[in-house]
Amino acid sequence: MKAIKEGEVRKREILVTARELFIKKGYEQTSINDILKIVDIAKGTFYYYFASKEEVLEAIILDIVEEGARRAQMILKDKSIPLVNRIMMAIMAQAPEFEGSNEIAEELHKVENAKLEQLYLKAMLKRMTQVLQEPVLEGIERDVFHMDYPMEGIESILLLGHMMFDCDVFQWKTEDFPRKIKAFLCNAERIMGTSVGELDEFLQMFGQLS
Amino acid sequence: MKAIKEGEVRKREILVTARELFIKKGYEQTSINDILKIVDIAKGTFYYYFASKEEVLEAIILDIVEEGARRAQMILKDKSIPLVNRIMMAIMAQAPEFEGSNEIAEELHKVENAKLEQLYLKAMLKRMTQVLQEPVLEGIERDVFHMDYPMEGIESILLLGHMMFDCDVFQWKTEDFPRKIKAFLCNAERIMGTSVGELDEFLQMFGQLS
DNA sequence: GTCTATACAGAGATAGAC
DNA sequence: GTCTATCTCTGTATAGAC
Repeated sequence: MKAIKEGEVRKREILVTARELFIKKGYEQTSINDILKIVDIAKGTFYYYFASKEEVLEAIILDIVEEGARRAQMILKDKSIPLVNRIMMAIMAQAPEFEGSNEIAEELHKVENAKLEQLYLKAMLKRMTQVLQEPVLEGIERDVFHMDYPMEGIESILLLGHMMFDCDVFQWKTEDFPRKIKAFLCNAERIMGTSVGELDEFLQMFGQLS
Repeated sequence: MKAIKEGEVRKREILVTARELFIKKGYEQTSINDILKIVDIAKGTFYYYFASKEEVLEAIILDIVEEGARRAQMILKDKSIPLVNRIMMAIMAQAPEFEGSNEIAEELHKVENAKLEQLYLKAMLKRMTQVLQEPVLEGIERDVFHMDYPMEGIESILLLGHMMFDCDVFQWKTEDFPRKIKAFLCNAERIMGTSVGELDEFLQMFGQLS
């Protein structure tokens, strides 16, 4: 006889197992039956908690985005770092790519997981625009940034960062990576309207790559 | 007995029918059986010509991108338009969104068609970077643009344009559209390093919207 | 409220006969 | 080149056990 667990516990179990499988095998390649075998429940149970495989995916993505937002907020709190650098660091720290668990990022990249990628991007932009609103407005007030469209600019930088590092649309080779970073920072600088070279010391973080 | 048609003809038939259905019903929502019924062939015949439903999608996307690239090249040829404007017009004309047949764009937007969207984006960036390389380098030489990373900048602008107008990641409301355009042009200007306001006359094209 | 078991429709994809 | 038969998988819908 099966153990009858409390709703939230079961739901967590399904979520954790699904996340592992999606990362290991890919979203499309993971069948609901794969999940059922590991969690050791019947199909009816799965559909009791989630309306579809995609709903599980959405829940997982919200978790990933929230984890990224927390990393970003941690960095933004540290007033010892200059504002511009703090914001760029927050944007980079937020990305699953630069996190230890870059299996997530790897999986996010694959063409098969376009749905995962797009859902992630949408949720991330929404959440991170919230997180960055305050520091960016502060920067404009302090005359560090010069932006006519602050929120649109932030969205654009987030988007570019994501596409550069978290996504393979540009199909870049690894040897182009240092140039990629520099170009991104240069464009981010221009969009934010900081004085040129403001991010130069930031570049040293990636010095070892070039 | 079924008519045995020449390979290329059959392939075209499948492609044309699939494109209509993908646009009308969506990629995921269109079953291979839907295509088979209209083209009036058996499943085996379909898989004789294409390895998967996705392969059909890829072929269709290459067609769409090529159509966009042709529109862009037409505009770039017209030397009577100032270079900066010509480039921005080419970028906009290339997008299915601004084309008459915006059923394609509408379909491209839907979350269900993330795969379609991503494949399109990848192919479009690759093709349009080629198309824009020459005019952008010309602009730098003529001191109209000031870019440290020309190709990366172009990719970034193409990407931003796509995301703003061809994609719904930003989840903007219609009343924000004029602002959206202005913000995009402002960021594009900054990335290209043109003198501020260079694109102002361009904005008048969208004057009726605001 | 939580769970199993199972049957079923319809999807994508494959094998092999003709 | 074309077909039919068949496989696996998602997702729906049950009926019923505890």
